Amino acid sequence: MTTAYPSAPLGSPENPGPFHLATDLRLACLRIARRNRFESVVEVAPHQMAVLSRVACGPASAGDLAEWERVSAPTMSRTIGGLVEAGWIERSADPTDGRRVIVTITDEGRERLAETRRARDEWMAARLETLSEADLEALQAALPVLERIATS
Amino acid sequence: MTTAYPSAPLGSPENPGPFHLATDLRLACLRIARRNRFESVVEVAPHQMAVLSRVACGPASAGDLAEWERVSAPTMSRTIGGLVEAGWIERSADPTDGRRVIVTITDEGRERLAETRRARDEWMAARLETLSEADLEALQAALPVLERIATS
DNA sequence: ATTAACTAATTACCTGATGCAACTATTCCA
DNA sequence: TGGAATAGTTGCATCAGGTAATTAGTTAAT
Repeated sequence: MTTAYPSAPLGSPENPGPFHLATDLRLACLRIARRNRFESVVEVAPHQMAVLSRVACGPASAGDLAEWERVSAPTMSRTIGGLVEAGWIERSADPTDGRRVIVTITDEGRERLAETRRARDEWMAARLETLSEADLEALQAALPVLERIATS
Repeated sequence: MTTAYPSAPLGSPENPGPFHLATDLRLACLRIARRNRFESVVEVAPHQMAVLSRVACGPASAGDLAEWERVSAPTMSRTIGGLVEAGWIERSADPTDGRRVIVTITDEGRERLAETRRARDEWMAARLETLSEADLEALQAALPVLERIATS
């Protein structure tokens, strides 16, 4: 490792136009998400984590999960298979529709999910600890806006 | 699609303890990054995009890129191969060390990168357009803090 | 009531990204 | 100068992803 990287171009001179805030915010979120994923030690694969999170909100059918996660039905079927094999979720038949498969989280799955979230929260909490009170207030104020962007 | 999902648990009752802000901020960034990736139409694969972005900051060796992207040397070698084949980067020998390969972005690569960034910026800009002046100011104020978290 | 059309999930098969191990070429150092 | 270390590539296996085909169950039309 000898070559030094300049940091990627954020806003200002290299990126004029109406996109300053959009670009910078997008990149900041991307990098935070990326580092959080890379730097928290986690044994659950991202696609498994996504499904586990959804199922933790309540039982769901395989098709619903596929739609939410934007993957094909076969892919979701296999992801579910892996999570079942790990003991983190359970398959059961839908009593009102024999074609459908209802997926439910297990206690073990809940535990693993909590562990994983804790690891990732700890990464973020460690970052927050280095910030001033004013910085934290700025984040706190922006948070509802970020959540609206995330879910709009 | 029949089963309705409750939104995933953010902060408050279900997640007590010292992690409120860390959890919520982490999830918001994760979801924004995720939606941005899914919902902007882009022909460049994520791992290619990452490398292209780095190389746009200046020439780099394969090993440097592997380290930055946290990927093995063979994987980076193949990613570089794909980008070279697409005409977006070029390989050249390091004049000071015959073992090393220096990767440089091409004009075509720069163009493709700009297009991709534009698509993603547009997604974010569309979100920002729905916000109030006060919301935008809150984001603007939080941005430097987010960038510090992203790069700390 | 029976059959045709549709839907949900899975299986089969292929592609592509990844890592480890092995290999080649080059450089460094003793 | 020759052995150790380093940079990159190739071989092989693994795993997530997609499309096509299959199976099982539901709905609708006659």
